[in-house]
This record gives sequence, C-alpha cells and structure tokens, in this order.
Amino acid sequence: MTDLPFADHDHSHCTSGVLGHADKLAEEKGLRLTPVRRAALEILLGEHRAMGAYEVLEQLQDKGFGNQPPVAYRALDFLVENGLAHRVQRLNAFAACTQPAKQHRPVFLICKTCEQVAEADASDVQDALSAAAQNADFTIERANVEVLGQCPTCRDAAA
Amino acid sequence: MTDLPFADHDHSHCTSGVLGHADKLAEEKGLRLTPVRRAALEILLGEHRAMGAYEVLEQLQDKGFGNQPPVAYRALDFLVENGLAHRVQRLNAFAACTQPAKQHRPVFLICKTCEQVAEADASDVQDALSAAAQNADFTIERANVEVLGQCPTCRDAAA
DNA sequence: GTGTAACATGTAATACTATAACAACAGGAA
DNA sequence: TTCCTGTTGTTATAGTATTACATGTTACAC
Repeated sequence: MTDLPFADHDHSHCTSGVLGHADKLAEEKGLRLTPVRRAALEILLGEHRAMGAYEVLEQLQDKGFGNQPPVAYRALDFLVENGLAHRVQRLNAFAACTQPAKQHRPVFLICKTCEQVAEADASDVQDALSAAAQNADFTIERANVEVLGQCPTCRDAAA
Repeated sequence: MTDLPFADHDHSHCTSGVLGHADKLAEEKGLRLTPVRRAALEILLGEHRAMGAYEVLEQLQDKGFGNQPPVAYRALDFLVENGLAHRVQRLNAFAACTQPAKQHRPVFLICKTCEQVAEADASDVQDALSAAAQNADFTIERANVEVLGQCPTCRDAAA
C-alpha cells in the first residue's frame, strides 16, 4: 500500500519528471524529440488520463501545429514506440465464447498471423490482477487481458 | 498441456456444442435467442477467430437480415452480455507513461468515471500470463492488460 | 381477444477512430 | 552540392460505433 496511483500527488512534479526523462532519453539514444512530439507528451501528461488521439490533436492545433489526424497519430506513435506513452487497447473485434458453460474470466491469445483467438484459462492471471487492483484500492468491474503474438502453427510455418 | 487451444480440433463439434448450450441457456434463463442473434453466434463460431462487427454484418446481410451497423452491434452486444461471446478490446486511447525510466510491463487501471489511468506494477500478472502462453505454446509479442472499474475517489464520491 | 408495456428489428444519419498517399522541407553524409 | 533519410503538413478515404426514430413482435393483464 505504499504507492497508490490514484492518490493525490504533486502533479507538476510528476510531469516535469517525465519530461526531463524524455529529454535525457532523447539525448542518450539520439531520439528526435521534436516540438510536436514533446507537445503531445506534455498534453498527455497535463491530463493524466487516457486521451483519444483527436483530443490530443485538438490541443496540438491550439498550440499551432497541424490539425489533421496523422499529426497526432504520428506523434503518439513515436511516444509509444519509445516507451514514453502507452496505447490502451488493440483489436476491435468479437469472438464466440468457446466455453460458455463455465463461468470464466478468459485471457485472449490472439495470433497476429491467422487471427485465431484462443481463450486460455488463466485464473492465475486474474488472481494476480485482483491482488494488484486491491493494492491500489481499485474496484474491478471488467478486466480485459489480450495477448498478441503467434500461435504454434503460424510460428512453425514462418520458420 | 492437455488442452491446446490452437491445436486442430473437431470444429463442427465445438460449434454445435456452443449452439446447443446457447439454446439451453435461452430456455433456462428466458433469454430470447432470436434468429439474428443465433445467426450472429453461428457466424462467429463458423470462423473461430476474432471478427469485426462489419464482417459479421456482411454475413448477416447474406442471410437476409438488415444491413445497417446496429443490426450487428445489437446482436453482438446481446451475445456478449450473456456470455456467449467476448468483445476483444476497450478504449481507443493513449496515456503518458508515468514510469518511462523503468522497463516495465504495466497493467492499466482505468477509472470509468474520471477516466484517470493508473499503471499498476504487476509483474505477477505478467508472469502468470507468460505461464499461460507457454502452456498453449504461444509466443507472446505484446500483452495488453486493461482493467475497467472505479478508483477509490470516484467510488467514495458515488457512495 | 384486446390493450398495453417491453423488447426487437430496420433504417437513416452521423460521429468517432485510423490510415494511405503524396508534397514539401530540413539536416547530415559523401 | 547532391543524395539520402526522416519529419511535417495536407488531402482523401477507410473502418468502427452510436443516436434517433419508425415499425414490428411478444407476453402478459385484464
């Protein structure tokens, strides 16, 4: 219970900390943290919540950058690729439940090649999740665990 | 290693099994497994992979049902609500990484009320995930763990 | 069996999310 | 300088999802 992520915190401090790290990272790794990219990061940090790309775009526009979707997506993709931001989500899709009889909380194993989806039984995962949530005093309503990768068949075929 | 989800299997059997269960469930719980809904489930089962709503819609259309998006979304929502299908996904959004310094594989705790996102450190979850994937002989490329619920502040405010 | 409430379906219109493709430009290396 | 690489701007378009309203159907009370 040492580190409650939702608790009040010195926001300006956490913001400048991340920005400082970003600058350092850019220098060390030769990343080009250009004005748009830095601005996008500032915007995300400024709200401390998940933001849609178009929300970010709007604020970028206010700061004088382009106003077309790619402007935001490119900056965000850069941040994600370099570990400065996360993308929350992937795959807008549905799959039949293969074990509707059991009350279960599945983990989805999604093969990026053949697109098959397997439901792995992973009560361990869910238990760990419950523990993590409890630790943050967070009430779980729905959990979504998606793993993207390759199924044995496609992997072997590719090899 | 008893149950490899990706292994070859008797697909017609697993399909009819789920459909049979759906029929039984409908009868027991008084659910209305109407033609569109049953057709949507058959379509999902027929491919055994994650399908976009518009893909399902197309096939529904071929079977003589409506051809507007809500037709598919409603049927799919019904299936999801009743545990007959899963929705793979949640939230198309970005969030700044709050701990860019550490190499970490976060779990996102997303408050559905204030939309704040916290990154919980959950190596336990990731370990469990790795184990589950290994058990299915699945190669993980990217894992996305999202939990939707309420943060302590919003929960207390609602109470 | 009729009326009514609740739920299902069909359809149109629109909003939101994301990408492809190309032009213009800036900076570094040969 | 010239070429290469990468960044930004912009247009156009594709893909995903919801709102709103009209119509139809089912089940139940009376």
